[in-house]
Amino acid sequence: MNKPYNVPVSDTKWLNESEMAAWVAYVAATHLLERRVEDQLKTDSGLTHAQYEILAKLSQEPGGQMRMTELANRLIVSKSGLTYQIGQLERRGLVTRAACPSDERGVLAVLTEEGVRCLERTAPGHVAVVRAFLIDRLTPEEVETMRQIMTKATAAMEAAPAGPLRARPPGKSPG
Amino acid sequence: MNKPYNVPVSDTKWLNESEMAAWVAYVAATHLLERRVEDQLKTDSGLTHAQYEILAKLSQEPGGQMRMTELANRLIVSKSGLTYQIGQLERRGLVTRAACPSDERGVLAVLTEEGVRCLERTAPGHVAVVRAFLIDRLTPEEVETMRQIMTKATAAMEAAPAGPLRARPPGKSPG
DNA sequence: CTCTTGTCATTCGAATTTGTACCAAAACCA
DNA sequence: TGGTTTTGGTACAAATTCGAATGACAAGAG
Repeated sequence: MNKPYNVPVSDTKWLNESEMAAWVAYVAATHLLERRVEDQLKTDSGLTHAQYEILAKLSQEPGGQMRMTELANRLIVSKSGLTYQIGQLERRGLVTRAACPSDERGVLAVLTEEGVRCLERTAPGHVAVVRAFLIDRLTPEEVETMRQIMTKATAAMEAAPAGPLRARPPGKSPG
Repeated sequence: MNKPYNVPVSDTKWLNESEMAAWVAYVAATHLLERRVEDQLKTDSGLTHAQYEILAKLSQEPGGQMRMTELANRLIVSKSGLTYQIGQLERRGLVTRAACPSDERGVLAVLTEEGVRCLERTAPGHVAVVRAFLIDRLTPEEVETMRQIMTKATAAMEAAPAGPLRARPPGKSPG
């Protein structure tokens, strides 16, 4: 099937007005919110957002512990990055490293008592920021839609192989 | 008015299930998406997302130019961070610095011809990623809701003073 | 006009992140 | 069992980010 003469060379499907507005606002909001969260945590407890997320994730696990690689994957952070941050948290006594019983190579990051207290002390202020600038601005329906949107996006990315991106869904190549 | 005995000491309003799910999914999606975007841009054109955003913002301005501070504010990046990135882009010939006519101190970041071409070459792949993992997963209604959500959040944060955050809206202090 | 204060951009140092290289240990396989 | 391939975590170098300090210029008060 030949292409008619009057189709553009590039078949890029650009964003329409609504889509572009949504994307731009999303990027802006994300940067602003990250900054607010970072500020609050820093001044309120000396933690970075990355560190807070580590403590939070660990606190949800039975025994407050998790393998390094598993933790890195859940936080969507590089392994070396996690090694660094666990080191920082260990220095502050909020986390300890323990040997993994089932795997000689493995290392468990373990939340300490102090870590638990720090988290409990910090969480209210953190939640307050998330509420003040995001959640409390939305109707319950909007919150629910946001959950759906972000869940779908997350699922899409976790499904697709992370390497070189396949920009277009399976179909005949242009030519 | 005395507090009844059976209210908790901390009056933190925690996130309910839907709110928590929305927030967690948002954080995860944001990290994953940032990673995808970064990968695509890097392998596709050697740009970082930060650099792409600079080029994109400049391209929307008449003359493809903007003052440094103004640009930093719009991108929600520190001035020193922008100085660094403009340096990188200048090194690659995608941007030039020019003196500001109206203010001796001012510096204009100006998009070059090469910068325009680079942007035009890179944009399709970038849009493809945004579509593949976010926009195309959503109904038009969801896109619109996302726009509203993110616009409201952005407005809230741009309105509130950036310094030490006032965690709770005006009201009596706990005591 | 002069002084004081505020703004613009850069430089510098500190902190953080990522990818690659590496070693130890596990998993696999003939 | 002996050898090969993966996997888990860390060490290291490179890149990027921010905040504070700096120097030049602008703006306002007197």
